[in-house]
Amino acid sequence: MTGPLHQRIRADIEARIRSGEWAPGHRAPTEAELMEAYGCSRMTVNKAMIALVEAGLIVRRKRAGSFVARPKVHAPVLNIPDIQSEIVARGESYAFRLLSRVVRSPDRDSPEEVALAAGGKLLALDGVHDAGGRPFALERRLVSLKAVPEMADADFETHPPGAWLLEHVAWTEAESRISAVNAEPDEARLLALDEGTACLVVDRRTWREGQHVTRVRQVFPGEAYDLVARFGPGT
Amino acid sequence: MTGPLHQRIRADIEARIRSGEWAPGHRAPTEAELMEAYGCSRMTVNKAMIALVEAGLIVRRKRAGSFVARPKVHAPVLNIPDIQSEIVARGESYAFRLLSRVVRSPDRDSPEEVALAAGGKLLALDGVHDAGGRPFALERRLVSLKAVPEMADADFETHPPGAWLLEHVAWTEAESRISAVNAEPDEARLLALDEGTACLVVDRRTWREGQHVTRVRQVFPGEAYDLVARFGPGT
DNA sequence: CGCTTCAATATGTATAGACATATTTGCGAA
DNA sequence: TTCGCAAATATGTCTATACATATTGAAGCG
Repeated sequence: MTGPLHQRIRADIEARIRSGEWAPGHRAPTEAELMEAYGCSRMTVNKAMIALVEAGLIVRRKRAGSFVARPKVHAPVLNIPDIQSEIVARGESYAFRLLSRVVRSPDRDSPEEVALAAGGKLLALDGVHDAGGRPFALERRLVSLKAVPEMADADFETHPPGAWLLEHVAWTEAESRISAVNAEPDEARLLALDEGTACLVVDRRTWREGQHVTRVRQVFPGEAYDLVARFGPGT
Repeated sequence: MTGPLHQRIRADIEARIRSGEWAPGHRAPTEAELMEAYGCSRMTVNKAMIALVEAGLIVRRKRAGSFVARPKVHAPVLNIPDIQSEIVARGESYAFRLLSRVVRSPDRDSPEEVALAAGGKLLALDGVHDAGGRPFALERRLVSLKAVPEMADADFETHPPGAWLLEHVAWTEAESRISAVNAEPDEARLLALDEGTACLVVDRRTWREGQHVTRVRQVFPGEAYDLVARFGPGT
């Protein structure tokens, strides 16, 4: 292992934990002992230990010492790329077809819509993402014009609103719900599927600085699309 | 904002980025400027900047400076708790029913199984997770006895193999594929669903130190289960 | 015997200085 | 003008030291 010393120390300890040599609960050497072992200063071993804490491999308690953490249930990082990049990365042609575009007031019976609108109007966009000339995903989106007034003037005939938002509203927070549904008749028609075919649904709400920006429901044909989540070493 | 100075610096800069005051590509102050601004040492501002780099908010280039990063497409953290904890956390009763348990050689026609077995035998476990007395998930699992020989002697009549593995094989890496399928006749029967009902499928492969440990396919009724993924500030 | 107090310990935070390294910029020579 | 080299710059790493803080364990007291 080359590179900075703090990385080497980190890697050494991580290897011992991942191999099982140090089981969960095992007490790791103190910073003083590691200083001795590696012949370096305390700040250096501290940097390595802090990194291990952030990686969730170590928990530290003052006076008591540093211990191998009890592994958490998998909390993998899920890759939800935007659909356009995903398709282009596969080498297929991409197109977006806008089905409808409406500016309207929120439905008073829907607390969800009222909260999203935040006193303003909503932009409702429905469209289809095509991959290689075939429908790939159905998208139904609501945007708060209060949060993103510039969006009222943008053209989404052929450009997906997701990409526009990514470009113009940076650093958002989001919550996604993933579920499975049987395709409704109209959904099936738009996706060129049989009615009832299992579809993967991603329902995502996005905020910026606490303000609700957009809510989108994307429907994918179940067999055409896999979400992949990885959890492991690397980083 | 109280607490350590490096956290305060980090929070100040993060706020400017998240608010959009500093757009992607904007050049952040140099460490020297921040030292001046906060009246502290360089190590302290460095710690704050490093944290921002790890959070993906800042990219740094020597000689050039520190810049607000171009936001990545959402890479949310997906919570895939183990099923037992999930059900217990909801306040429902939990039970595991083993359907079958077989020790066998890998299918030579399946490169996947051959790789998992790594020259040894496979333990095949099928079972149902019940929540509140009703079937909640179907599980079909293969375990490499080469990787986990102790598992041959464990009792899974009523204890789920996932929990056993979590306890006995710490610090694994995993890859999960999430998709949607229409329930097969036998799956529908075991889950008490109509044939063809949309189900969420989590297909997970797990390694330890590069060695393949287990592969599991879990089938959830589409409407009974939502995976929730969050991405945002907090950490 | 049980409770409180106090000191020892290991981590948490911060400083000031030093040298290394990558990259840009500008100057000077071909 | 262009190529190449050197200086300036900002980050990357590391040291040695200092004091703060939480927790544990043991001593001391009722």
